[in-house]
Amino acid sequence: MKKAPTIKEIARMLNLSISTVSRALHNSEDISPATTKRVKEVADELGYEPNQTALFLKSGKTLTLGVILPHLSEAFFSEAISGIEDFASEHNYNVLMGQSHDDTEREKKIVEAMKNHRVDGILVSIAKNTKDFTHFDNLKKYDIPVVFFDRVPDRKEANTVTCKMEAAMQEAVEFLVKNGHTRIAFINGPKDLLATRERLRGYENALKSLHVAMNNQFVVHSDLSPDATYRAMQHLLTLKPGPSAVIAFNDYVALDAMQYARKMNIKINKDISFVSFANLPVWSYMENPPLASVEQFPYRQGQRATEMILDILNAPRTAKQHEKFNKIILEPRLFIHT
Amino acid sequence: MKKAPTIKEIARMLNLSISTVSRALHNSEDISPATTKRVKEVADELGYEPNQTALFLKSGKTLTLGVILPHLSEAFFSEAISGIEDFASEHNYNVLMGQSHDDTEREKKIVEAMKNHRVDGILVSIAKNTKDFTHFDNLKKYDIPVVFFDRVPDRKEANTVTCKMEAAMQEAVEFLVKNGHTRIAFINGPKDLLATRERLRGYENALKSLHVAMNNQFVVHSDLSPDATYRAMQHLLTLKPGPSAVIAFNDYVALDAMQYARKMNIKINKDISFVSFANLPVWSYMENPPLASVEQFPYRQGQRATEMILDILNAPRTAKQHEKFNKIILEPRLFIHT
DNA sequence: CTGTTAGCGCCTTCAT
DNA sequence: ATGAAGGCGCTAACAG
Repeated sequence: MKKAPTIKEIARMLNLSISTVSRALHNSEDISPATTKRVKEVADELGYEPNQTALFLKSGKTLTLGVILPHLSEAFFSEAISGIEDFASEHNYNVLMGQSHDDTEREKKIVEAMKNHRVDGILVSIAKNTKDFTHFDNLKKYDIPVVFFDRVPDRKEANTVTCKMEAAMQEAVEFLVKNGHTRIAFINGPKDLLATRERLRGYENALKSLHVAMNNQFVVHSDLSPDATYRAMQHLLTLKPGPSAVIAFNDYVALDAMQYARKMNIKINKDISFVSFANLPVWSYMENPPLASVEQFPYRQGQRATEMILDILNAPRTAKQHEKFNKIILEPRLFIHT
Repeated sequence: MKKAPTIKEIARMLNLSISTVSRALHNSEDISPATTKRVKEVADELGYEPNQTALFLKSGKTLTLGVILPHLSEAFFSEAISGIEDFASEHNYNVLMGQSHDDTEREKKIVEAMKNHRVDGILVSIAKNTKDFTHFDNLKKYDIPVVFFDRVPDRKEANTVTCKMEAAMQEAVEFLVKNGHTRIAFINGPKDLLATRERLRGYENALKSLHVAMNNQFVVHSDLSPDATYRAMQHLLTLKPGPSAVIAFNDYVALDAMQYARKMNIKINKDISFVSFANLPVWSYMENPPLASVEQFPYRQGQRATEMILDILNAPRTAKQHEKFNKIILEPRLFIHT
């Protein structure tokens, strides 16, 4: 009762050889229907299931994907996981989870653990301070492909799934300008992130193309912590004239910024309008959500990233050796909250 | 380059036997420091890492826990995962994720997949319609323990981690009564869930002990979908006199109920006060959160459940055979939003 | 100190 | 139509 049944036991019980049992279970042509039937009956009775770990060892494949994210409990990422898990399980892959807590050292440890576990591939959104990618590069030795999504390294040698953030930022700025805003502040994210640079570029380009003067004072940074966002907001509020609109790096920054503004008795979307990135599902429940959010489709990003890595895994070896890097760039969408 | 290095290669390169290499890597006493050093150097050079799948096969343990949840993207569950992952990784366990989408059939498939994967143990919050537990009971044959948390089966033969919901409900009702409410409605959850029955019992007991008359019309149900919650709320609003307070089964039900109320021009916490269960992190950002929420500490529940399963795994076999069932009941806390 | 061997569960030639 | 044997990577007796 206490030990999982094996083909060996089945073989012994029926006085057959292990290989006969194995073949019978695989419906091999050259086993008599009679024995096949007997074998299957006993297998059912014992509740036999093949031991994957044995198959893993033999095949060198684990049918498992590793997923490394900064925080599993953040809505954006948990949506992404959901997409990953759905797509993976449809294709009979399992999903191993790890959270880096935005700490590069933990990220390295997780990569190590997943390497030892011999996952077939790894999906990752990098920690916000990760600048060195050797822990990912080392996976090549183990023939474990990596696909980055959302938070991706800023370099060509990487498989990535991202949203076209520059364009989205342009849309966001245009939206605000069309609504009469010219003093548009921007609380950007940690300077290391590619996403931060992209958004800034989009912000600058949009203002330029719309002939709106850019004020460097209006661009501030947050490391995404509430405190940093409060400080950023505080700074913006000292300016005169202050901004009439604020674009936030993401929804959490927007939440913190709006909260701070409320404390300062500023009327959300009256005194200062807000636009954010990511589009949390809770916005629909809030009385005063941002005017608009750039929807980044985390579920789809997760799906596409999974699709990409399965493609890589199923591609013929030659393709892998060529080290071509795949890039998928999704079109985000400005979602106007009504 | 394309294949992970093995001790075999290292052995060949140094003209040593496989076992010598193995022992050297494990700092065995009886290997000369010299050889140990040589072996480790080569291992480092090759970037050798032991193949866990081989160890799994040998030891029969995978150092992997399976986690099955209704929805990975729901805040409550993603918090729980976070707690699980943190605790598990501290103890060198990996976490395999699966989401049932609240569908018993998918739940069964995931159990099957995890069984084949030979996870060492499984943590589950069951799908809302799951009434039959044979797919979990079958795991006994494979000696895979199961710990249920939050959404647990209503029977003695199960390891569970839960919150003492009856008591929490009493606190919630008392809170409302102290604030002058006597017409307290309750939007309860799906009737199959143990949590639903527990909350109802707490509700009834509280009213009784506080000598507040109970009105059966005030108790309605939602299957947790927005539509069902709207209908429940709609029904409550037809009553005269209507409720002055509403207790919602969980935060999502509260969100939907409050949204519906707002649409009907009801002032939240003025015309009707709300109290909910779970305490989503977003409440702190909302202008009109419920007056209070019963905090269920999902992160801690996840942690405790993980702790419990690791205890079971590390317990001597005899203890397992006795089939004692562990129960942890956490004390929830009524969190008053200020 | 180091090598040889068997075996974890399964699949897969190669024999019979 | 079935059996025997080898091997996936590693550990752990058992020999020297």
